[in-house]
Amino acid sequence: MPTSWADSVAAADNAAASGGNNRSAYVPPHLRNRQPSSEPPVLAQGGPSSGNVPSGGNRWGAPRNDYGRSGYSSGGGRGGGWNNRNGGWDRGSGREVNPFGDDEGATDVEPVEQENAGINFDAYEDIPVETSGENVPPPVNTFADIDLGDALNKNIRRCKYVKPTPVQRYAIPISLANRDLMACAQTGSGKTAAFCFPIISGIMTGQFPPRAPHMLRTACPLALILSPTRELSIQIHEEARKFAYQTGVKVVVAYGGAPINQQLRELERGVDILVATPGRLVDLLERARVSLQMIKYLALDEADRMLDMGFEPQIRNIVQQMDMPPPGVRQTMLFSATFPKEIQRLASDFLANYVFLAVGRVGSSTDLIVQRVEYVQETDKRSHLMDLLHAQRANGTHGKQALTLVFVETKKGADSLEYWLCSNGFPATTIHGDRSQQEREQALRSFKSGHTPILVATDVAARGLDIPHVAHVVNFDLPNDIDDYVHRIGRTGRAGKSGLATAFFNENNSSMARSLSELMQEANQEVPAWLARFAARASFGGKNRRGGGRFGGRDFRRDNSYSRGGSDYYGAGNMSSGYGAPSGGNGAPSGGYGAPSGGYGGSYGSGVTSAWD
DNA sequence: GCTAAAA
Repeated sequence: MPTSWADSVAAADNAAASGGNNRSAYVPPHLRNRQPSSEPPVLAQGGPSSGNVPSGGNRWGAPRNDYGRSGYSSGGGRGGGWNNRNGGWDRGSGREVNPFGDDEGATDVEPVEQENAGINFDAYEDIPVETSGENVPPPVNTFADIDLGDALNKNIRRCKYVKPTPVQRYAIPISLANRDLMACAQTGSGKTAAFCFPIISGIMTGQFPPRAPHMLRTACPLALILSPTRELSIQIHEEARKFAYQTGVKVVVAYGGAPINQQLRELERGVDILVATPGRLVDLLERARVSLQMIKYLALDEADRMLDMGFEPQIRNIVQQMDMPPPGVRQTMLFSATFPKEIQRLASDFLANYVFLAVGRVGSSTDLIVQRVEYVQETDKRSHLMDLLHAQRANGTHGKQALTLVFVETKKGADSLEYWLCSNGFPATTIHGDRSQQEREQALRSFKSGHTPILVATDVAARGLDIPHVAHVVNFDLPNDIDDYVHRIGRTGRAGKSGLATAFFNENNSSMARSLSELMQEANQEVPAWLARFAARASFGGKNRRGGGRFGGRDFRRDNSYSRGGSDYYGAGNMSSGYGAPSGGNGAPSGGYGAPSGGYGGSYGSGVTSAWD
């Protein structure tokens, strides 16, 4: 049984080797030759957790192995003797709309997009993976290696998922072991399923009190999934409904800009998993129509966005000021393609003894996306865009219309570009925060269907949205943050398919030159000579490319232990508190990142980011 | 300063 990080990697190696994919347990150079031998086995806290990923055989409804749970035994909320929450799980399933729209008495026969399911797994070979934390559960190679239960497995087959994507191979066992998780995985790699499967499975097999009677107007979900935009919440809800079909697990979505009454009615009918945007959730909490006291699972999608300046106070309010159980009692999972260190530091407030997971291609932005940068003066952008669109039209593809997503900086700019495109004969629509929710959803539908194959968008569409057939992402205005660039171009090249991203660059973007050219280099993209000159000239623009550069992110806890006595980037006092110190204080990487609760006292703060900027 | 998120 693995007792350290290094052992877990070894276990992963074996598992991978036996599965025929001997590159997936790639150990990056900076992690090789770490000797775990000086580490005492760290079993006191974690308990005999990681080795016991169930090997199938458990029937649905049979109690799952108690792997990894002992570490949380103090938590309560796990009281035995409750009725199974889903005791009457076939109640109402006759009325449940078939989200697949296929067989089995579907009342909703709208054909479903199957292209998503055709995941190109060849694109996922040879992917570097980094994990850290105590007793990291080993990855699995197939869905059959995990005991998710018959109902969930059936839905996985309905989704045409043949085998788990890399992030799913690693994240699902970690999550099934009831461990907190900070996961970094490239755009379009299947993160939603990675947190939904364990949540649904956990709710099905867990011993939870029955859903409150309909009379009670306060809904008490067991799981909360937060996301930064309404459309992303809608999308997560749609996916989660497929995964939860006929499992008895009820998924409800709540977001702003739409009438609240229908959402209230849905909540009254019972909810196990609530998918929400922060503003509407706060509203529901204030009205006492939702209580978080039963929350067992908390997932933040696009977690770095959720914890940046604009969102952080609201999230802190929801997670820390309401009635949600604390870290260690609930299970918390944070997912994103990007995870800046300063955000990791904030995020660790919400986590207990968590596993850090980074899964991604070298360079973190997938090299399935061909990235181009063109020097275009502000005044020439429109005609240049028109040239691109003309060329694309000339190359006309058969079958599905190729879609082009154009990102701009401002809402007004989006409107005016849309108007200009339309008046020049290009069928375009736009999505941004000044449009009504109806208009936003209509625009997205029209774009997805190919009816309006050009979508002009602000950053509202930058993250998470899974839009099949986006062939081209144009950064008409570059963002001011390289991470936003990564998310934007990630709207193409999804599910292992290729895509093209073109950026318009001029003097106004000089602060991005360095990070952009570094990112492109890491993704094996051709960097134009003029951009390299810009990058060399740029003084301190942009943000430092993350840590080792090989991953979309690195566990900031590692940096703490390795940063030359800990005084170069952070205050020395900060280093040894909370997460910083490995158990021996000798910089050994394995184990010992433990016991986060307390110990922080807000000791990080002002001075921390300055080293980067 | 921009974007997002409750009316």
